[in-house]
Amino acid sequence: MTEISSDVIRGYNDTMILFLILEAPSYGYEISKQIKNLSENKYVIKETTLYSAFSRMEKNGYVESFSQEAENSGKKRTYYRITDSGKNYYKEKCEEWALTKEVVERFIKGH
Amino acid sequence: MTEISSDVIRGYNDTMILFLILEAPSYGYEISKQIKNLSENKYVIKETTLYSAFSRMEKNGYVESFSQEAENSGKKRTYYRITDSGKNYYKEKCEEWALTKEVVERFIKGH
DNA sequence: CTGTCGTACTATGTCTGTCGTAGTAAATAT
DNA sequence: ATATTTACTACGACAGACATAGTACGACAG
Repeated sequence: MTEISSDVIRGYNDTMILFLILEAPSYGYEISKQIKNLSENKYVIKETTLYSAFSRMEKNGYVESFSQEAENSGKKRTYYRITDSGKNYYKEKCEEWALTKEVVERFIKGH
Repeated sequence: MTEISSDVIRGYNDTMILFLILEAPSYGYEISKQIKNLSENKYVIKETTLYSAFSRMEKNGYVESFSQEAENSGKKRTYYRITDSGKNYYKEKCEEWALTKEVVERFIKGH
């Protein structure tokens, strides 16, 4: 069975993460589980990839982080909230995806 | 207008190149023009990216190179021919694309 | 009460593919 | 005669993904 290689999906890691915080802030561990679930185990993002994506996106102003204790336990988590700039970036990536799909499929057989 | 960034298409450079030599061998300059044309100027592969893809794929056994003079002029070109292993790799990439598309689109809005 | 598992990260260094820049050289167009 | 197109090669830089390792806290089983 074919698996998704990271080189293929690499351009969409940021987009996938942003999608998952569009409605409400979230944090690393949760995001990684959601990516795994939403993709039906076809794609599992590596921890280091995920956290470095967060810090890169924060540097670029696409997300903002804040610390908050978990509801049940007193454990602290770093939550990330999408900014307006991040929403804009996400939107652009969605448009780019449509274009990319169109282009790539001209080079794919059995389509 | 949105342009395709190399980070997005990066996982498909090799696949696109292989597609263009499925039927007959070709060479760098020709391939680059074909990618530009087939994508309607939406994606232009960089020379260095293209030639390093060739040498990587040759090392991996996906293509074989041979030198040949151009029909009209006496100029020499390096042609690349796809191997059976390359055809197989291409086929796998096509299957992977279907999967990737499915997964990515779950994270894309307005779809 | 001890150890393992799940949660929630951080740090560091390596690797790969892309890219910027530059240079070569022959053929063709102006 | 000169500029542009064709057809590459060499080299170094960089960014994102990854492997590996380590920290720390809570829950839960034996």
